[in-house]
Amino acid sequence: MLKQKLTACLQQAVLQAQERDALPPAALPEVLIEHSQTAEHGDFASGLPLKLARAMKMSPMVIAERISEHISPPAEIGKVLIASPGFINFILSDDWLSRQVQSILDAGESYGDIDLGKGKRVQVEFVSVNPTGPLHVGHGRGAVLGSTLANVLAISGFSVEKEYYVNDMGSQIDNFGHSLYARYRQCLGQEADMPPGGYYGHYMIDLARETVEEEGDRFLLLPEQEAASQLAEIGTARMLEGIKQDFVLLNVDFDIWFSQKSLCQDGQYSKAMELLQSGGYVTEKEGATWFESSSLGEDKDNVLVRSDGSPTYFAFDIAYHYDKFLERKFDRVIDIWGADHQGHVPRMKAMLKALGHDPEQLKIIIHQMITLRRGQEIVKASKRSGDIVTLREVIDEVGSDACRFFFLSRSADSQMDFDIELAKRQSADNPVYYVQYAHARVASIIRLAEQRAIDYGEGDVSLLSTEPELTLIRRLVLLPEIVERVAVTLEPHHLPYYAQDLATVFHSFYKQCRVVSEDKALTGARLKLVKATQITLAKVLHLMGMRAPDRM
RNA sequence: GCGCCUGUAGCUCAGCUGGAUAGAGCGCAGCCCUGCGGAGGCUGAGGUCGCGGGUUCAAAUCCCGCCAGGCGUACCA
Repeated sequence: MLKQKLTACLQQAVLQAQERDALPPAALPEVLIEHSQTAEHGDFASGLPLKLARAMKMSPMVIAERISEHISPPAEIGKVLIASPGFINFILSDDWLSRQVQSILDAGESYGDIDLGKGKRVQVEFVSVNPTGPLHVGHGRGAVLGSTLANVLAISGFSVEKEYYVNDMGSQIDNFGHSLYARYRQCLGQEADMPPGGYYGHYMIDLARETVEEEGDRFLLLPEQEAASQLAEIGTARMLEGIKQDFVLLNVDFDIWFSQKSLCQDGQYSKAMELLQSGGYVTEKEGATWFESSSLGEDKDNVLVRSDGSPTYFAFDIAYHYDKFLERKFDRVIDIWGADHQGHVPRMKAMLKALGHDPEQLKIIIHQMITLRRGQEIVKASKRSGDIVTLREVIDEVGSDACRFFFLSRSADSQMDFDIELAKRQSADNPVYYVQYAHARVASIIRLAEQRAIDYGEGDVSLLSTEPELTLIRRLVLLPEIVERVAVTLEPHHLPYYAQDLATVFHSFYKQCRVVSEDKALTGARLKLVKATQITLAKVLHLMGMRAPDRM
């Protein structure tokens, strides 16, 4: 990429200046190139002379001057300037910029694709909520993060698989089954107590009623344990169905729905446990079986098998990750969790070491919680309490695109306030419409050109030379860099910011530059620019899992 | 108590490996419709970057301490 070229170019210039005694000998610090903050500082900047000043015992401005005298910039650069107190600024050449428009058109939908992953296999596992209730907004955040990340990694040269881990067994499923059984009996007019810590959400009552409608009262004839077990199966299937519908609405899809039960049936559980055993990481104490994670740097050990003989969730998680790394052999695994699971990270890393894998291959992204509000009133979003705001409700109210854009707009690290009232009220002014509107405008210009049968295939991009045109191109050429940044940092929140910035620059261009005009040559050139804008805008929107509408 | 995350404009948030006058959206005060979509453009007001030290030519950014908020700290998942 260009930044690397400039780094090399600066290093070369310093060495050459030193050979010719224009600069004293001194070790070269890391050469950093960054985007200039304002247009007057050019496109790229380096503060290298400031870093060299001390070692060279010269003023940064003089150093900057000497370096610039010995510099031979790459073809993309039109001008090299020095600025006080000691910066070297690079300005892209107009000619190179305008030619990029043609490159974007030639690349078409593949514009922005980069070759970072070299075909490495990466798995993104996200949401993976127990199928014991509907998804709430927090889960939506994970879903949007995960699917967007997967989109970006896929165009960055990785082979990506998206997975949802279904907890279809264990104590919470039992609890769910007994809760449903109680509601089921109540629905049939019987007295029944909810189990302690049961699922009190109103949806359970609905679920019980539906079950009665579809299955009748046949579960009353079974022993409670058996009835609860069967109801759990029916109920979780139903919940999972609802979750899948939410994902359809939110434009999220998974390649694999991985069943926890299958870890027992297919042997991964026993294989993983044997592996830990043979590694000497397993001990018995207090009647339970423990994973000695403290020997791997964690501050405490963790239970694998309870004293009643049942394996913990953690034991299954080990088996699951055993499967990911040792059976399916992913090069890299990304798990996306809500902040309430953040305490599990150390033991996951410890477990990976015990399985003989580099913990670095597992990246766990923790996203902070969403505080729900209706105006001033805080709404507690807990699946086990009665009062929940479901993801479905929010999608219905503000729409999938706005929902996705909003969730993506904050870095995963920061907790966010979601005011449902505000989201509804502002929906017409939501930034998502601003970006989509830019795309619709672009589309309408192209429609007009088609109606007038204007063929701009031979448009001469070198005619693009005014400030609004070049500013727009400068934004367009940023896309690959944004993609790379998201793929490397795994922080998709840069996408909506870029999209908004691009839309702003386009709207401004649109205001200042008439595209379809009497001037045929200029019309051809500008139509190419508009088309390139459409390609870029559509690409970012699609990466975010949003629509790129031609009309609104 | 300990661990993770956060504290930047009235509100919601960006700020890339430390860099040149700290940015955006919303809100607020104005201005702009003889042409391609006004769901738009332009201008302005608004900031002790939680507080206090330190490192550096240079700190919102790195280090230490403190304050405030969220989450976690299960033989739940």
